[in-house]
Amino acid sequence: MAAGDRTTIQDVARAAHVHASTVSRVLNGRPELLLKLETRERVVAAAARLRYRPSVLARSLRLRRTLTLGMLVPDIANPFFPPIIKGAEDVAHERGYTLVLCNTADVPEREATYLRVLRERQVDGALIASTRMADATITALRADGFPFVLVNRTTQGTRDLAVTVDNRVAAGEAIVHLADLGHRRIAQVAGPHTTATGAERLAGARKALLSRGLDASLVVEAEAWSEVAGYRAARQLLIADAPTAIFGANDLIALGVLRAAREAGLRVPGDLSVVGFNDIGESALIDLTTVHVPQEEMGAAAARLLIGALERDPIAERRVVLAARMVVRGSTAAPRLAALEIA
Amino acid sequence: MAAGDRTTIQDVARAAHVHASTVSRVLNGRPELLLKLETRERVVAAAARLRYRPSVLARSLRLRRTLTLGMLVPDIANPFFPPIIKGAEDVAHERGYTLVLCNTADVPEREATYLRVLRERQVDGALIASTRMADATITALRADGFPFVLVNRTTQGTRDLAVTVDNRVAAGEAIVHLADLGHRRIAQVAGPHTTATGAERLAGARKALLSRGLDASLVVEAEAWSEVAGYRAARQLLIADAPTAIFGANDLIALGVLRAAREAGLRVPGDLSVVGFNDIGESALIDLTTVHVPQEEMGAAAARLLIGALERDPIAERRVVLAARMVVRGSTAAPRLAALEIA
DNA sequence: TTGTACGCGTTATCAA
DNA sequence: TTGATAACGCGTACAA
Repeated sequence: MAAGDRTTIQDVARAAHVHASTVSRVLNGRPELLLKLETRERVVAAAARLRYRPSVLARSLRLRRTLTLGMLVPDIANPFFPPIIKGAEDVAHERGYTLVLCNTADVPEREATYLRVLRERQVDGALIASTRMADATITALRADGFPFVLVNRTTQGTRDLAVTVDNRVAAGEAIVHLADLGHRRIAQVAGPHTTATGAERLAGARKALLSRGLDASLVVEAEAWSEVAGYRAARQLLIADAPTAIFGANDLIALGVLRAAREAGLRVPGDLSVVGFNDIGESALIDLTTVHVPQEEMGAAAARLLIGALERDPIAERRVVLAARMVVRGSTAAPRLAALEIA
Repeated sequence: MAAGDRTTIQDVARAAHVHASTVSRVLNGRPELLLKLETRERVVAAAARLRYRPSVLARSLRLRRTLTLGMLVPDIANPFFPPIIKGAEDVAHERGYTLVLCNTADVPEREATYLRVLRERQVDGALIASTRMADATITALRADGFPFVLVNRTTQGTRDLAVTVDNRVAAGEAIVHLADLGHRRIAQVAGPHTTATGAERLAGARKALLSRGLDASLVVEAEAWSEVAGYRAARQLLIADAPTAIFGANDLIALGVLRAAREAGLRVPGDLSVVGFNDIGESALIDLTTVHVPQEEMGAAAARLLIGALERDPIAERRVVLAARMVVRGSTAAPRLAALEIA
């Protein structure tokens, strides 16, 4: 059945002694489509007997829609994304859609290639979870009228569909948590400033620091949202005059911070408190305090938003902002007195 | 461009003052297809100007192949799979294929649905990483001549294409490692016996235990390949007469063992040594000794095998067995004397 | 060297 | 209530 010997609608038509169009009507038409019961039964029986499977290809060609969604992520192996994909996949499957997975590796060229592939394949729309994708690329999509939903990122001054959390508020809460513990020297390992998410978390944290009368200038920017980048950045922070607490702009970065701290002989949370962002699976394992982001829900909401836009005419909402709440674990605690005195 | 206003090959033909078939030849034909250079240029220019994107749909319908692969995994959120998917996706992308992701949630019904969907979509083949999928289902695929490659699992007595590691040997090495440390009471939390992988690891471990003259009957089977299942099983093991070492059939199970040990007040590796299998990302973080399985390579190899089978006539190899090697970390160490004495 | 004609498998529309 | 026809967009054998 994989090769040329497909059973087509013609075969069924022949077997049921009707015309192909009748078969199509029986199989897809509204139930109240005025068909003689006997004909209907004959067709259904023939289809079952021949194990007829309609060709989605031919149907899509005719219907001008593929019931297929593209899902662009920068890196499937990054633990932040699988739950998002899962949520999206669940909803898509439930609504009869299929997901084409695109791992962009955060390489602009590859993003472009994939966008082209997706459109050649005439996917009905795309879920874009690439933080890095240039606004220009997205602008082009928008201009072409290609339906898409942004996941965990936004674009400046547009009405693009998007599902996010309130990064500013959540980052602020992370800072407040540390400040409440008594920390005075709180540093940040920020995400790449080229990403909307990075900028937002930085801004939120900064605002919270200032409102507490704390120094908001202890910032090193990680060059990527990765453990390695977090590690490198943290090393710059953990030299002389080290902070007593560090807010990592995401959990991977925080993991890098923890590694740097370990290498520097610092005890967490004894000498240093660390907070992350996202609450990926690893965080619970290593007892990292972080901001919980409902990843699966995020993916599901994005898929719902996209499918809704594809199937309904009036779009219900343009932006979904999910709640993010702090999860306090062992990586944060009151700083030691000695550390405080330094400050 | 998302909606009806697609540029078709006809548009290009008109613009270049040639027939559509000529456009097709220029764009896809072998270079040595005898075409006047000037015509060729005119067509290429027109195509570029109109931003022509061939319809993969129409092409697939005509060519009877979609350059699409199905990828079935039981759970994307299980950290074992993302690297596999990534490896597969990389190779697929490189060779012009697209990956359709299917999360079966280990539900037989959903597997069946997906298999149907994949065939209606006429994917050229599938990568099957569902451990649980019944051999019967697979037999049906084989009977239909549908191309597929098994990933990290095999089927009994068939010549199905598969990429695996040698579970027996690797599980044996894990046991030997523990025995060499001096452990005498080594228990197993085995994977579900309904899975080939589970059976193989159990057999390999058992053999190694016996060859060392050790008791091979300390086995509890986890009802799934999950942390929770590992935790539940371990609780049965950690009562009276507890073992000094436990081999978990995969890392998630081992994670569950660790949690159970923590709850039981046991120190790892002081009171209990633990070994896992797979070396998922989490393992390094929590210092788990385990058997490294090259997941990304596994996915890549599977994709290569499948694409090879699809594109070449003679199949190069039917089974690829990747090397798995032990990674010794902090979760194993010589047992305390007291523990040995009990045994 | 290029054009003609046809078919891939569906479904919508019109006619009967 | 059902059949015939056309069209979705493309590739290719054959003709010119």
